Amino acid sequence: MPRAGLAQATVVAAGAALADEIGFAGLTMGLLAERVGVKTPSLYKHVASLEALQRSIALQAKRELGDVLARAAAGKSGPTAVRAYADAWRRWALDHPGRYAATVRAPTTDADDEEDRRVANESLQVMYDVVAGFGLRGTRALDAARVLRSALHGFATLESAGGFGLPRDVDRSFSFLVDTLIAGLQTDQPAIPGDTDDDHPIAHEV
Amino acid sequence: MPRAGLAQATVVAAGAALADEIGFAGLTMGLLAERVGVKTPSLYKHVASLEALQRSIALQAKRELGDVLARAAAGKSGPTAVRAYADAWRRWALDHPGRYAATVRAPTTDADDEEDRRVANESLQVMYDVVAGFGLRGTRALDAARVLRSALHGFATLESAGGFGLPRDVDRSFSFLVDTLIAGLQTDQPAIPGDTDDDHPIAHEV
DNA sequence: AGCTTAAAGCTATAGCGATTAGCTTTGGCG
DNA sequence: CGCCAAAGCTAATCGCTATAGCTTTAAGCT
Repeated sequence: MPRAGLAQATVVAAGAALADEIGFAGLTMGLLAERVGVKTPSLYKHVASLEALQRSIALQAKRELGDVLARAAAGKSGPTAVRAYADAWRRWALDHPGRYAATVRAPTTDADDEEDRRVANESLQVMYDVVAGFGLRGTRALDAARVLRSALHGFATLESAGGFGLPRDVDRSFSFLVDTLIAGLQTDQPAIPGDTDDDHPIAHEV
Repeated sequence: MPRAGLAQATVVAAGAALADEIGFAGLTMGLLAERVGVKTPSLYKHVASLEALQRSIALQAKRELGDVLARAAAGKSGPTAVRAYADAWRRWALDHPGRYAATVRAPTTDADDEEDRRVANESLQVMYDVVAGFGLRGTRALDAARVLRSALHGFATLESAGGFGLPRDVDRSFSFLVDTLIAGLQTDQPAIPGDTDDDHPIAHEV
């Protein structure tokens, strides 16, 4: 029998593509094996387990989304940057529902934890740069990054899960969301005792 | 052998409690059976399937959360109402992670779809009332409700999944989120052609 | 060209979780 | 005090993860 010519990267990529089609939760070793033209147990020559496969897909997805977001925000600042960043986020989530779902998995305490953290940090840097356009620094920037992430993540999750009933108006609702965030971030908020103005005083993980 | 004295409601309640302890995704018929002191197949005398059990838990959870939110916002308006509503949302999600995860499941096209829709509509009404305090009506109210839901849902999901790295500051970040939303909703935004000012022109599902 | 050998596949198998079939026991009710 | 539907149970099936152990491919070396 001729070799299928698989490699770890091929399997992970196929898994990501399949997850986008049938949903991250519906991904099984059997379906993926069939997809790449091999019997189920053969997949274990390339990935350690379903769990490991899912982690690899998640890591790759985080990398891809991070790149897309960085490119979208490059060369822009303030509201323009936020809008571009937000649009790119939403589009990517809609275009890659399986991968997007994968990015939510909490980081494990495993080996590639390191790489995971690195990727997360890079994404975080981009987010910091975006909110920096509103004059936010230090812990305020952290808060703002969490605000941005929460809002975009919530919207993306609900939309891609079909949580909104009326597809027709979702575009405008998203614009409204982004405008609301921009307006809110532009409004001066009272400083809270304990706030710092240091740049990035806090490590990874928004 | 003495009867365990189960009823559909008992099983669903036990399932919800178990889901809160071990996670909605980790809920199995076997674990639930053990919990209620019965062998696995016996559960099928009370619930049609795991899928049905999950839907029942989701429905009950939506009802509970909706009640909590309605109570929290009762008698308040404007920013005060939003803060109370948001705090109640976050607290409930943190206190009932399994149930909260259950509420995300997309509504099915089944029999209790009806009941599901009714519960969703009641919750929507409360949300409309909350944003009405900002003078938003019609499609703008729909957009605002989606904004609120997305932001709160995103934050709750990330926090309860351990997505934020630094527990110490999460309280303040949440305040910042709510303040940002309030500030954003208070800022006048240009009307978009096609907006209506009718009250609730659109049915269920935010 | 032919040999060696690690990698890549495969079949067989174990084990777990959902679900169904069919038998048994319980306990409310006439 | 016996009837019978509901509630439990055991046995068995099916799909999915994972492991063990055998076979074949093909790359590299001579």
